[in-house]
Amino acid sequence: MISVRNLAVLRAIIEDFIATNEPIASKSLVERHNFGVSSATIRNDMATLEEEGYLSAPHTSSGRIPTDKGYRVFVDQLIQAEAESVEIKKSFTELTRQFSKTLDQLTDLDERLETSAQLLAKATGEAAVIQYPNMNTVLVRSIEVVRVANNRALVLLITESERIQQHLVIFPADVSEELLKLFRTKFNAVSAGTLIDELPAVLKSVLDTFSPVDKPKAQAFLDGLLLVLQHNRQDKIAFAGATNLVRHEDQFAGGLPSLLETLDQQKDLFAFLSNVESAKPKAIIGSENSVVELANSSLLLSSYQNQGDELAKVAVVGPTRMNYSKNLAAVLALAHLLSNDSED
Amino acid sequence: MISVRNLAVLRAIIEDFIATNEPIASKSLVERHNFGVSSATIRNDMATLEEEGYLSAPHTSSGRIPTDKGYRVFVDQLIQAEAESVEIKKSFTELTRQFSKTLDQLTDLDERLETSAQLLAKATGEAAVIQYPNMNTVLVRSIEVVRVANNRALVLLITESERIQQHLVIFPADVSEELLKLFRTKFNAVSAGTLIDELPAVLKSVLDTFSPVDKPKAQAFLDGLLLVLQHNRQDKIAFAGATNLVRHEDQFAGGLPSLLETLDQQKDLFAFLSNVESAKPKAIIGSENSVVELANSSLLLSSYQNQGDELAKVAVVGPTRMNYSKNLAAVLALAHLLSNDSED
DNA sequence: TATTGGCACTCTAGGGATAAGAGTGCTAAC
DNA sequence: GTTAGCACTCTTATCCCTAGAGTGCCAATA
Repeated sequence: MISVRNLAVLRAIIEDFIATNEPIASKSLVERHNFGVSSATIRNDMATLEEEGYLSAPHTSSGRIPTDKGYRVFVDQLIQAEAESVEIKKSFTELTRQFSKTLDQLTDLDERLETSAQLLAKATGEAAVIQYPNMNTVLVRSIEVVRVANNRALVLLITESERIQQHLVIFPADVSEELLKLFRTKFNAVSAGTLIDELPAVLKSVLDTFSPVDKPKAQAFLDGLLLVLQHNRQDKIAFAGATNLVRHEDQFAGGLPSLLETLDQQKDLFAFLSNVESAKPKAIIGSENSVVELANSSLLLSSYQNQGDELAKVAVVGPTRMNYSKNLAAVLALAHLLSNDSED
Repeated sequence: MISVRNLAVLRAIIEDFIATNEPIASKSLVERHNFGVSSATIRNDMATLEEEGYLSAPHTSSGRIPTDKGYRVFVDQLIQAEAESVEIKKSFTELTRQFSKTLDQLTDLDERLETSAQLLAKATGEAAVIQYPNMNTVLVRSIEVVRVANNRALVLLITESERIQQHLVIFPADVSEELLKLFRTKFNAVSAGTLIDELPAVLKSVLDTFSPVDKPKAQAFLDGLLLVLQHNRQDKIAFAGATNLVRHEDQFAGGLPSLLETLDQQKDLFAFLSNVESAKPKAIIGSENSVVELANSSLLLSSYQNQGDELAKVAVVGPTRMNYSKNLAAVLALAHLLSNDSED
């Protein structure tokens, strides 16, 4: 049976191990923590914890290191106590302040998320992944056109969540300012207020209302809009902090290159993040991970909601022995900021 | 004195060393290449080359490896012969074909350069850096506005080189469609045809022509435009392929982390690239590099010109023993594609 | 004069062997 | 339940040794 002190010992071992990256010996434990018992007693506790699978020993006569199962109970406690923990709360507010100082100035989504990933990577000292919010269930507010040259125009799609995406359309022949206006009016008429998901079908219906002369141009216009939509559908992520992973390379037994490659495979990663259902913060520790390359890493993630868009994920990727407490605060702070668009 | 065969030997050693990453022995050289002389003769050549500083030996009784000076003459030959080399030419056309397949579909500059960096990284197996073209000396074509909400509008700046940059402006109060049109007309009147460099001064002159009621809004509009300009002035680069550097980590004696950090310091890198004056392809090998962290790496770079914009650089970063021949072809192919905007 | 075979010499990489030290597990006493 | 004490285990560092790869040089050769 696991006693209260057993858990305290486990916690202490994990903390020390995260700090030192060395197997933890019973003697050094009693030196660093006030258990009020001798190292022999601690050794007994360690034996119990090892029997239950929370600890393992690199070899018979060495200190103990946490197993994935050990981290699990540690992190569960952490997430459970998150709301009350003074330490996390303090770190959370401090990081929120710090992040918002940079983020508040950024309105462009790309820039915002890219910068967010960099901030998170810097704050945690690990790699950061941020999923772009999917806007399939968002309503279209309007379609706009800006003429760039005689045969080129920028087509913009603006959603109710005020995300703006654009594409430069090159027409097969010159188009007049008036024709562009007509495009704008006609396509806007059918699309304003519809779901992004339904937009392609709706847009196509307009095509036949144009004269044979204008139709190829309208087609080009339509293609531009469809490209914008396709672009949105692409599973995109913002990633930063690869450098940090290199710094503690030794921790990734499976080989850092394959890990980095996996992280480069944006689509897979996106799918993986999407499959994590909960909106609450969550940790995926080492072997719990279904992706083989991540078996020596942990993911710490939370969700955010960019205005009217669907839920998307913010995550930190690092070695299993990452600083969960610090990183949890950072992930929560960033998710919070990305959710509350401050300029409302 | 350096004989013709001396140079052939140097070349062979460099090629073998690039391929194997092992010190090259005289015996293995005569086995792999047809010099028509014995290994003892090659040993004499190697001794000469070492005396002249083109080779060095890790220790007395080991094979030879090229010095930076050795690479230098090798690469100089390569660049000189670039136009005639069948090998490079073939690789060049093949890569051009391959790159353009992906790039031709991309009109957005960000996307284009980001993808270019990825393509280059993949083709070379090294890291790739692409400098954003600076548009300070480009003329303004027009300023456009798109209304997004009652108090928000997207401000767009379009240059004669058809680069489009935008910023979302949030007004202190609601603005009518008419007022936005007025902004557009007035600011356009003074700025169309001026140099980007001169734009800030020119724009400010318009501000006083607005009524006290509209002035704060005009100020917000102006601030948005200035932000666009500032954004352009930012020394930005596209970077890809950090993963590749990790794969041959052992080659970076100075430590990979510090190298990656240097590459992360975008501004420094930008300044560094800008200081390289020539428009021709150029290699900077190991210790020739003024940046300490790059002392164990080589840069292979060329220039491109995005339509009317100023010259910018394309570069590959890798270990000194990178495959210069292959990588040169790739850099040239990409620079070529980025220069000839295909949709003219 | 350039090339070559031959051989001594140098240096590295790898494989025991050994010793020191860190840490546990267990037992017997409290 | 806790503890001191001690035997036992395993790692790590160091030293030593050997095999082998490769050179440098010399004397012979064309």
